[in-house]
Amino acid sequence: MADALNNSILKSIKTFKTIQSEVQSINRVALSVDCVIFGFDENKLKVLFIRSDLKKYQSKWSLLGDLVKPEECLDTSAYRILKQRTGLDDVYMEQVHTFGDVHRHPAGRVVTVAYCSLINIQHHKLKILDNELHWHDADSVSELAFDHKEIFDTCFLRLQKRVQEHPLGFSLLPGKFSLRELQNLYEAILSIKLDRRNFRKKFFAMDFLVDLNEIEKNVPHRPGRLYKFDYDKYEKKKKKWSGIDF
Amino acid sequence: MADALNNSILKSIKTFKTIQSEVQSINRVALSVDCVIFGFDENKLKVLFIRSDLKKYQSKWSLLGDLVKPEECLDTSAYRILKQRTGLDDVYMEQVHTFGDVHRHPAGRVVTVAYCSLINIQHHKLKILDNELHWHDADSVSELAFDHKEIFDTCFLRLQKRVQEHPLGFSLLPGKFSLRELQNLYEAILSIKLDRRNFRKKFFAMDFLVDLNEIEKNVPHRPGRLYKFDYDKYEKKKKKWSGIDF
DNA sequence: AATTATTGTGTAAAATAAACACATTCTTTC
DNA sequence: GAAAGAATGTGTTTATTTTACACAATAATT
Repeated sequence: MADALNNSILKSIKTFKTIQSEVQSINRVALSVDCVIFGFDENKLKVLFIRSDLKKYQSKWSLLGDLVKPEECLDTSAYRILKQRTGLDDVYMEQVHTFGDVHRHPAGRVVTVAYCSLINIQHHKLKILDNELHWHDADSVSELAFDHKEIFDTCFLRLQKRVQEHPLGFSLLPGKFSLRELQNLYEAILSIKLDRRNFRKKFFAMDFLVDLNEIEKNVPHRPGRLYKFDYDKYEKKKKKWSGIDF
Repeated sequence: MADALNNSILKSIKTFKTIQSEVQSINRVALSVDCVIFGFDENKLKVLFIRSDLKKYQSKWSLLGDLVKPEECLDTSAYRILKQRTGLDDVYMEQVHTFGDVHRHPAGRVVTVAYCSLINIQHHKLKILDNELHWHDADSVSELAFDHKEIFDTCFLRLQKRVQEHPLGFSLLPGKFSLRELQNLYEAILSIKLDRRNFRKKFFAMDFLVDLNEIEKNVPHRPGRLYKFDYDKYEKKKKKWSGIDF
């Protein structure tokens, strides 16, 4: 037993030559990136899917993804996909998890790195030109192609956790927003009701909202004040908090 | 501008044939798994490295890793590496992050999936037979081969965060442990001093420690009581907490 | 001018976390 | 075997954070 173990250890120690030949010839896999792109519209959390381009899965929606190019970093690849599909680039994006089950994809062994990104649906640069693309309600995503439902679930959970630790939510809102909109956003992401007064208190205490001295327009009731998120202030504060950032 | 964008979108929609040929021929990369294996010994957090097998990096230590085999899932691959190197399998293991910078590895394009695992250094099955392997102090890791320092840092930060949210620490301890040992562990991982009374209170309140009605042996002072971690109780509790689990 | 809907604000209670001291028990030393 | 040393084991008080909760002010609509 100990010998067998010892043996396998010795076997697993490889020379540079062995490694190089393995890297160059065998043991290669296709690598892709899949993006779970969230948006927020009409007080609902939305997620962008595309009609699957594989016949067998044609009735199903799938995530936006592509194979990673030989001279492309993972993050670069994710930004490329986002840019191609939405026209946006300066957005929040985070690598979430890598999925590599042997038979997860019908076209062969494809390992995929999942990214979560948050975009502002009202952004003037946003262009969803492809009519195969569609915004779905994030709280009622049913079956997706391949293992994309699992990937989506993982990213959604990650978003729910992240948003409680860091002020990411602003990425989903326009530059100017009311506190009601901000609260609606959090309620939508977390599927909970929040106390309005405590919510306001909390965000004011964090002290990275800037009062724009403007008020909402075209609302059928008393308009609220508009704020913007102060990234600089937040960055400064972040340093003071725990160095542990994820 | 809009046309160019539109164009790139159209170009990026691929047929099944295109995808299949890409998956099968071009656009492939070598994929590896690297394990950051933590242990706890003499009140210090330890991490297991191996002397790099690449000449250029021979003076440096590196993580334990290997290429993912064609018929192997990522988790499977990580467990295989751990088993080969340590003889252990039933351990805590978590995928942390995937590193895919184009030039991160000298042997070519190698994308690596980093795993963090926690083992009990005193485990009777543990066998570090390879004298190229060495336990290093986790708080003083200097230069490593390739981008392994970055990978280690990422995993270490993840561990520090996780250990504050979930009772992982027990994986690093023997089955029976005293509260002092448990506290030493947390202090080592987080590099902080904790109040002994509040620490005890907290863990007792969580209510998944089982008093074994035994006491420490061979300690040069009054021996403490021994406890074990009750996994079943923890699993039950976990469900009651937020469904958001990472 | 009255009604309606939502904004904006403060305080009290409850829960959680932090600070803190002394008696007890076993080991070692004299 | 008596005294000294060193760490265990325990409760209370204070500070901080979170939760619960009500009413006046403002703009839009009728």
